[in-house]
Amino acid sequence: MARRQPLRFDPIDEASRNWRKAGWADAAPGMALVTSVMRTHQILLGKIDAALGPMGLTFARFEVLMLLDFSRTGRLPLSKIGQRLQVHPASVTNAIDRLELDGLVERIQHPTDGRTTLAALTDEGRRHVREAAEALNTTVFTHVGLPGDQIASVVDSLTELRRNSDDFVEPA
Amino acid sequence: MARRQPLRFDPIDEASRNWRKAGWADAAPGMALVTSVMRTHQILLGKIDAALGPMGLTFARFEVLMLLDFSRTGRLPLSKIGQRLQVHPASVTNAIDRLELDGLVERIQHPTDGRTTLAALTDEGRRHVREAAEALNTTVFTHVGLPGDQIASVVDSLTELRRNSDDFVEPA
DNA sequence: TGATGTTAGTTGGACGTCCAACCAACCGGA
DNA sequence: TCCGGTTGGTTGGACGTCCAACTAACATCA
Repeated sequence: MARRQPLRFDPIDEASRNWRKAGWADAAPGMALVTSVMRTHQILLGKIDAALGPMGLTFARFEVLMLLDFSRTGRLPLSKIGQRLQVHPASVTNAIDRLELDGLVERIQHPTDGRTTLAALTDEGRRHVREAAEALNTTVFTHVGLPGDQIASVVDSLTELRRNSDDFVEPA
Repeated sequence: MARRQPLRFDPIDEASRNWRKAGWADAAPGMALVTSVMRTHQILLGKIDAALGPMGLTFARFEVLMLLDFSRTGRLPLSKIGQRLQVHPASVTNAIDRLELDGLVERIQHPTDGRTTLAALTDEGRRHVREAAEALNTTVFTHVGLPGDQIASVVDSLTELRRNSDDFVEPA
């Protein structure tokens, strides 16, 4: 069924040339950065979902499970999950709905605050997420397609970009 | 209505520590890279769609219009669009449907090949995309939140990552 | 010429994201 | 004490992505 074949040139490089040709040379680097991030996101997400798909997970749900697994008690308020993963409350509701349907997580009433709902990892969920993490580590994270020093450099730069975008603030 | 407030720490840095603590030190850098790209994608897409929203566009549709605008004749087969933007044929159909509804693009029969459909930029579409490009250039691309040298470095690294992921191949 | 295979595009469904609107519960000041 | 403002979560709608299935139309080869 004809795997989508690669281009014979770099589309982002081509776009940069077009941008300069249009007289937007000063915006070209930013455009290239944005487009690179978009495309890389797409590639990585594809690999990840391919790795998680067979075990019925997606990256979004994996992140939720991982967060719960790393938490002290294995349960967190939905609002906390949204803050940590930086996603909209509606996205959390959606993810928890599906995880709950699969029996990987349970919704529990908060003991004192009647507004908040806790998501609690089930035993099944804990087993599942560990397995998924191993799969991702071996099939994706350890071969990202970049030498270690470049990985560190990119992460550092993107961290600065995120900080400059008010993604987080240093702890004073 | 309480803009979502930033975290007081870097969640990716925290995730890296957790990864190492779990005994996955060798996968931690890759995990950090992937997560950084995901989050940066989300931030940038948010800024872009905020800039384009007022003029009724999204980044996906903007890219289609831009590609047509840069093309020699202002018209391209849908399949070509999908290849260039590296998206699924169904995504192209979707984008063209909406652009056509807004009168920015028209579907035209290919003169010789009865299978292919051409997307043709309308005058309105050409005006619109130029305006959108100016908006993006000034509000997003020229202030990406990173100094120029770092932008170039990140783009270079991501280009290599894409090449290593068969995103494109050098022209021999 | 006719069977077979490939390519182009559409459709429907599954998921993800976001926003706006809405309800319930908590909280703080008059 | 009670009223108004905040916070937590859900719901419905708009969009984007992908995949699988399906129809046309072109191409190839016996």
